[in-house]
Amino acid sequence: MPVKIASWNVNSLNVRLPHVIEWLDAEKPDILALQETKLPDDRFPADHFSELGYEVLYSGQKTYNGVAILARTHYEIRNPLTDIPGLDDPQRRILAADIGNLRILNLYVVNGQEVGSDKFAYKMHWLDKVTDYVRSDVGVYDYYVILGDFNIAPADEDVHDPDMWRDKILCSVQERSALENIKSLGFKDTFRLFEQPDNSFSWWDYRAAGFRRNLGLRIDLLLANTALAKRCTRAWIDRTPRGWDRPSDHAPVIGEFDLDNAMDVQAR
DNA sequence: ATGGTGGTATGACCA
Repeated sequence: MPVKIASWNVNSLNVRLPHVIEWLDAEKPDILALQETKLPDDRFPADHFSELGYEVLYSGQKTYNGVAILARTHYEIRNPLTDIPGLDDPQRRILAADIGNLRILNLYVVNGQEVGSDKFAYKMHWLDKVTDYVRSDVGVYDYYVILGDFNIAPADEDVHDPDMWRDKILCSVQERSALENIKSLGFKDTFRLFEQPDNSFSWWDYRAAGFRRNLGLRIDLLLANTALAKRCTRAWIDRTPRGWDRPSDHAPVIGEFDLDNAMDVQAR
């Protein structure tokens, strides 16, 4: 069996817990990274996930942000990290951990609101510090995955209307360049390792019937370092939960990896 | 159409 790794911005785990439980039961990922849990740690529903056979790690706050990692309990989660050097940030957007000889870095990248705004400057600074951290960390591990809501559409093919979105937030040259800086450290966008349908997106605005009309962006990514990318056997976006009642505005993104031996060595 | 929806919290924010 391959190892299945997924990422999903749930836009409030409080509201979306039934969706996450149903999706875990259907897809049975080995590892699931969540973003926008919007829950302080003392309200994280860890018991619900342990009942389903998942160990959890979380870094949350009230109202905004919040990230978590779920991993099947036969894997041991080690070396958790919530803050990186040079970024003194109360916003809970970063969660890293080791599973076996795999490093997982779960990111809820800053949205940025509008190119040129204060929040955009924060986004670019935040990305710069995360890139520095990855540069310092990537050589330590055999396998390294960076996944999450990047709030950046890598290229025009990831945008439903590239001309309308040209140089807008999530699509600007500066943001795409920052993503390239991360990828230049040796990472592949696993989704693009395979032939994919045109107009494949992971986020659709709640407004203007974005999902029904497939007016979306692909901003949720699963980046794998070269060694891990070589073991990637499949990558896709599961649009199903986006069609459920009261959905998140994001769909889960998933990668499958031929990692059995690498993970088994370290599994407890 | 310069809006629209949704979550949090119950005011405006954030997306």
